[in-house]
Amino acid sequence: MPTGVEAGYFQLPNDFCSMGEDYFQGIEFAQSITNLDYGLSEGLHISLSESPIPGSSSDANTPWNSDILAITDVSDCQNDQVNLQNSELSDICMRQESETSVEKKPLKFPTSPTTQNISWAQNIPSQSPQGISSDEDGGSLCPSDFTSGELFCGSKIQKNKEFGVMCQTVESNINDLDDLAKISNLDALTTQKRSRKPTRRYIDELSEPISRHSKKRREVSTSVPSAKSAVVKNHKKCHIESRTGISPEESSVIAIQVPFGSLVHKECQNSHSSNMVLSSDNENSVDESEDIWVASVCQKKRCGYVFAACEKKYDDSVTAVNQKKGDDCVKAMSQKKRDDCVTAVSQKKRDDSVTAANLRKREDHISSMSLKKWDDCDTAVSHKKRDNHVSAMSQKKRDGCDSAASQKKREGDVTAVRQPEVSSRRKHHRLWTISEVRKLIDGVSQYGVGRWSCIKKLLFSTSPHRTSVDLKDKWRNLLKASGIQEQGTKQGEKKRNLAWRPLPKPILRRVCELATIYPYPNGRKPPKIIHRVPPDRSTDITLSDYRRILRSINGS
DNA sequence: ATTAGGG
DNA sequence: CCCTAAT
Repeated sequence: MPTGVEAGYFQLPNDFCSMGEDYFQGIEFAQSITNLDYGLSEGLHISLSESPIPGSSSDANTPWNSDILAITDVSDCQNDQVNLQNSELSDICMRQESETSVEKKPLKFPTSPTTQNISWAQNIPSQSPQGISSDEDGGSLCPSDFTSGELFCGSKIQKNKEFGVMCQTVESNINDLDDLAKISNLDALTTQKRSRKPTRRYIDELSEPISRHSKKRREVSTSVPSAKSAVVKNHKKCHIESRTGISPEESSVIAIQVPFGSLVHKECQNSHSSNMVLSSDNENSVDESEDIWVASVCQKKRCGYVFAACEKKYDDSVTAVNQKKGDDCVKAMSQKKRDDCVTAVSQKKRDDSVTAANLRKREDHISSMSLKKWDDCDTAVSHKKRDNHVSAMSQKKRDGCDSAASQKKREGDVTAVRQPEVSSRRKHHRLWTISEVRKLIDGVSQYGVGRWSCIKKLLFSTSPHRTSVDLKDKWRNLLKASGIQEQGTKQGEKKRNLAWRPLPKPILRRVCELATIYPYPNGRKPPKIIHRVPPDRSTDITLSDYRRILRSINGS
């Protein structure tokens, strides 16, 4: 039975997460949920075949499932992970409610579905306490304990154990429908730690670090951009996104630029070895050491959190971690990491870093990786100033290492140290959003190229972080991206740009148009080339000089 | 202070 | 984005 149960149990999350985006849309989504229900139901049914309750075939599911469909508002959840999760939650809660109502009528209520629902619902980590409470049925069925469910820290072992317990409970009490609600409540207490969310990926990361490590790495770098991977993300991220008003379009662009997880890793890794030294004298540490220190801190912290969460049960610790890390760090971090890493990645070789990273401490990295993953997916919203913290080091290195987490950490842990830090020269890397690009284009079309300060004043007055130089740089990059400029080189570069810059075609087109109208000023190159004079004195020069002299002599 | 350009 | 030279 345990085996069967386990299979059934894990089947759900996996399937769910492997579903295509189309599942998140409207009826299809709902139906998919229903299908999932069936799937799980079947699995449970098999494993619980000995259950005293006769049962309940899948057709019994249909009624309340459709009710759920009607109740759950999927329309505003499309493409929104958070909402999606919320809808799931509400879905779950609704189901429980309906169950409750049904339970009142002692008729043969589908056993399997009930069991499944309970287990599933309890396995679903609460995304938002408010949502739960709102959907709660008298507070009995959707315990606020949901909130303590952790997305990523679910450990397989724990789950299995708890699941077993739950099954037992359900089985023994399944006959008493009145008690069912209570049971579910109690079960919630014992099983609340279980999270439904952990996809295979996360489970793998946590439970099978070594074997999957290398593969994982790849996955991180490649899959992050996809919406699917974001499914597991917590709602906070989404909140952030919505808060900033980033359109789907923009966010998609952002997401596309995310692939870099491995790099961060590597960076942290490199620095990891020397973190001890740094901690001792980071005060006067050089830039490099500073950076290293940051990285080490980041790594330590994150790993610590993750492991703690996993080992200690999610209850308080996890919740705390979630809120703390999630709220502050994820926001701040994700941005940082992403931004930095994107830059770094673009400049470095991902493959190398991946390999290097793989060869080193796996456990630590894996855990941090999982964190990274969500972070990566996060949108750029919170803008932490890293200026003060970063010191001069090779930019690349810094980019990779200076993750937001570390920064956060630093603030908390090393206040004293942090202060003294001097100017970091690189300001926080903020991805350009589509809207910003549009504004820039508008500005250029309006005022022409080169009047960056003007454009900045008139169109970017609300974004203090975009300087006129930034506008100029961005315009240059846009030109490159549009393929108008830099004909001189190399398709390789061009290709890379295309790969990394999925800018909407209309925008690129506009850039092209504007580029033709306002040719970007570049009149200084010739001088430079001319400037190149052969300093080398060879016989040629001597010869020419000689001839000239001869000529002059002849002429005279 | 701005701009242009190289990195 | 950073840095610097040229205006």
